Amino acid sequence: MSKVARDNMDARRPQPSPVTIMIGLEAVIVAVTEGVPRILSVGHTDHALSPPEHGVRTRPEAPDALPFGPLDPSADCTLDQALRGWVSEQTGLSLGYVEQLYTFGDPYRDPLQREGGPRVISVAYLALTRECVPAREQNASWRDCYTYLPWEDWREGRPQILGHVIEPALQQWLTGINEPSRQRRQRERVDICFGFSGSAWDPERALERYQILYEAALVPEAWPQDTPAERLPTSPSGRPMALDHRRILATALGRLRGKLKYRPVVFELLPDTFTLSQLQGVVEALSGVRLHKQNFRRLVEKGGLVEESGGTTFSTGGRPAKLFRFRREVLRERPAPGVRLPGAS
Amino acid sequence: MSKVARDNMDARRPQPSPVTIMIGLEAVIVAVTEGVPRILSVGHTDHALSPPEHGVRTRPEAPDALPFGPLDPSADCTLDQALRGWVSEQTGLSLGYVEQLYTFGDPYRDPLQREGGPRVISVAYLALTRECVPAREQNASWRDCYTYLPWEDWREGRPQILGHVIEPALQQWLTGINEPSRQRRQRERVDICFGFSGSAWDPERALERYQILYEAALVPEAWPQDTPAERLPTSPSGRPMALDHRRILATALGRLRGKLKYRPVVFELLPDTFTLSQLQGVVEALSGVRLHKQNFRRLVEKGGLVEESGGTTFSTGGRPAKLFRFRREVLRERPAPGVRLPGAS
DNA sequence: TCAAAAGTGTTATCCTTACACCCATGT
DNA sequence: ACATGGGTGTAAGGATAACACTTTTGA
Repeated sequence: MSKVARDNMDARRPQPSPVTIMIGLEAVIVAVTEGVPRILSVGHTDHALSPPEHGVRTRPEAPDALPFGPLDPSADCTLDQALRGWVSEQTGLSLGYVEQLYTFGDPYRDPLQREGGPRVISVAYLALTRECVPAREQNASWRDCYTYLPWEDWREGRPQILGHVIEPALQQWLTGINEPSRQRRQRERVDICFGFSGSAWDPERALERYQILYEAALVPEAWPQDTPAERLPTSPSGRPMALDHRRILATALGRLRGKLKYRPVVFELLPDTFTLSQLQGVVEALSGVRLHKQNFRRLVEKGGLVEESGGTTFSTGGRPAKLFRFRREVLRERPAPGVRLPGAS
Repeated sequence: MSKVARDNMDARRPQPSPVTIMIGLEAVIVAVTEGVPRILSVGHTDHALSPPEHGVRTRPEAPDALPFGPLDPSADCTLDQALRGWVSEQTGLSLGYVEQLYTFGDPYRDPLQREGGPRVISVAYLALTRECVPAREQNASWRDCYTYLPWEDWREGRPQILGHVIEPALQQWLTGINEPSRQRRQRERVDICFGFSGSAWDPERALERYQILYEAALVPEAWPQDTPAERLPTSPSGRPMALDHRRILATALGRLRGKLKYRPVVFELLPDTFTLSQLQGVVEALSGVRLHKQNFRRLVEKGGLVEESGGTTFSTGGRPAKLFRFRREVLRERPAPGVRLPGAS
C-alpha cells in the first residue's frame, strides 16, 4: 500500500475522546388495517390514551416512542440484520420490506448525553408488514399514525387543525421574525409546505412540515426540558413522541408517500389477493388524500400493475368484488411502476 | 417520568463491549464541467492515472478514495455541520446543497476492524457544487465519475463494455447458480437492472447494478484481500476505489438521477445564468442519456422552470444563445418541479 | 325495493414525442 | 458561402381527469 493511502487510513483511527458513541436502530413499522395506517409504538402509558385537545397546554410525562434496539458493535452482522433481529425478538414480527430512512446525529438529541452519557447516533428504518400481530411486548401497540401528525390526513377534506390552529400560529411566528428578508423566505417556505396562499398540498412534504412546526416551537418536543408548565406555549395538537421520534415518523411518512408513486411498495402491505378498493384504500390511507375511483382502477389495471386472480369476495357490503394480485412482470416492462397520485406533475 | 418510559431509556445505556465505534463522514462531491460529471477523489497515486484495460488482471495498490472525515463525538455540532467543516478545511470548498445518502455499517467493511480496530460506521453524503476549485490537498482531484462506473454512460450509445464484458460475465455467473428458482430470480433481477432481454435501461438503478457486479465478484472490491494475483478473476473494467467507496458513488449517482426529475437540483451545479444547452448538458451528463433538444427546451420553458435573464452569450460556436436563470416561483406552482427524462412512465 | 359498492363507457383536454424547418453568428 | 449551434411550428398519439351510467349483492 502506498504512503498516501496509508495516511488516509491512519486518519480514520479513533482519536481519544471522553465521549463514546452508541448506535441506536429505530424502526417505523407500518401496517394498514381497515383504512387506518398504523405504526408500532412502545412506551406509552394507558392513562394517556385519550388524544390531547386542540390548544391544550400539555406535556405528557411518558411519551410514546418508536421501537428501537442498540447495535452491538462486536456482533458480526449488518445494520439491517441487527434491526430484523431485535424486532423479531421484541415483537415476534418478521419484517419483509425494510428500507433505511435517515441517520440522526444531532448532539444532545438524547438527554442522556447531557448527563455525561454517550453520544447516540440513530439509524432510522422504515419497515412494512402485512400482519398486525399484537406485539409480544406488553407496552407496544399499533396506533394510527395520524394521531401524531393529524394535519397530514386530508381524506375527509382539509383538516380543521390546519385552519384553526396551525395557520394562525405560523402567521404569528412569521410576524415575529425581525429581519425582513428572512421573514419573506420563511413565509414562502411555509406557504409552499402547508399549501397556504394558493400553493398546492404536496403529501410528500411531511418532514418539511414537521420541521417548520418544530422550528416555530409549535410541538412540545421543541420546548426546553425545564420549561415550567405555566409558561408552556399551546400545542397545535398532534400527540407528541419521545426525543425526535415524531421527526422520524414524518420522515418515514414522506418517504413512503413518495415511494408509492414509483415502486410497487403498496403490495407489501396487502394480502396476496385483494380487491381494487382495498388497494385504493391503502394508497389513500398512506398518501392521506382521496383518489378518483374509476381513474385509479384504470391506472392500475391498464398500467399492468395487477391482474385478476380469478376469485371474488362477497364481504364488500355491496356487489361482490373481483380479487386481484400484484403482477410481477410489470417490473420488466416499466422502469418505475407505482401508483400515480393526481396532480403528480 | 413513568416507569415504562424510564425502562426504555435505560435500554439505551451502552453495554460494555470490547469493540468501539467510530463514525466516518464520507462525501460524494459532484460538479459538472464541460459535460463531464466529476467527483472529488483523494488518495490516488500519479502512476495509476491510466485507466485499466478491459479485462486486465489488476489490483491497484493505492486506490482512489472519497474524501472523508471522522466525527468527533464530543464536538457540539450536527453531522451536516461536521461534514461541511472538514470539507471546507481540507479542500477549501464551501458546500451548497448537501444531502444525506445512506449509512453503511457492515462489519469489516474497513480492514482495520480485523486488526482489532474500531467498528467504522460511515454516513455518506451527496454534495453539489458549482466551482471546481482545485483542491487544497495535494492528492485530491476532480475525476470523471464514469471512470469508476463506465457502464453508466449511455450518451454515446450503449457502452461497449456492457455487451463485450459485463453481459457475458453475468451470464456465466448466472449459469453457475445451482438452485433453479434462485437462478431464475437472479436472472430476472439482472435483466431488469441492466436492461437485458428487452428490459428498458433505467438510469436510476445505478446502485442495484453495482450491487449485482459486486455479488458476481466482477469488481475487484469484492475479491478477498489475500487473493494471489494469478488467481484474480478478470475485472470488467471501471476503475476501482477503496473500501466500499464505489458502492457509495453508485448510491450517489442513482439518487441524484432520481432527484433531477422532481426537484430543481440541477441549478446547484450551474452558474446563476446559463444557456439552455448548458442546462441540457448537465442533465445529460448526470443521467447518462441523450435528450431530445427541442422537447427538452419546451419542457423547461413551458414548465416554468427557467426564465430569460435578458443577456446573451456569444461563446457558443454558432448563433448566440439567450441566457436563462432558475425561476424560483415554480416551487409555489408545482409540487415536484424537475426535469423529466424521456420514458419516465 | 333500496342502499351500497363494483364495474363500464365516453369525452374533452393536456402532455409527450417526433418531425421539419428557419435564424444568427464565426470562419 | 457554409458549418455550427440556437430557436420555432406543427401534427399525431397517448395519458389524464371528469362525466354519467349499469350491475350485483345484502338488508
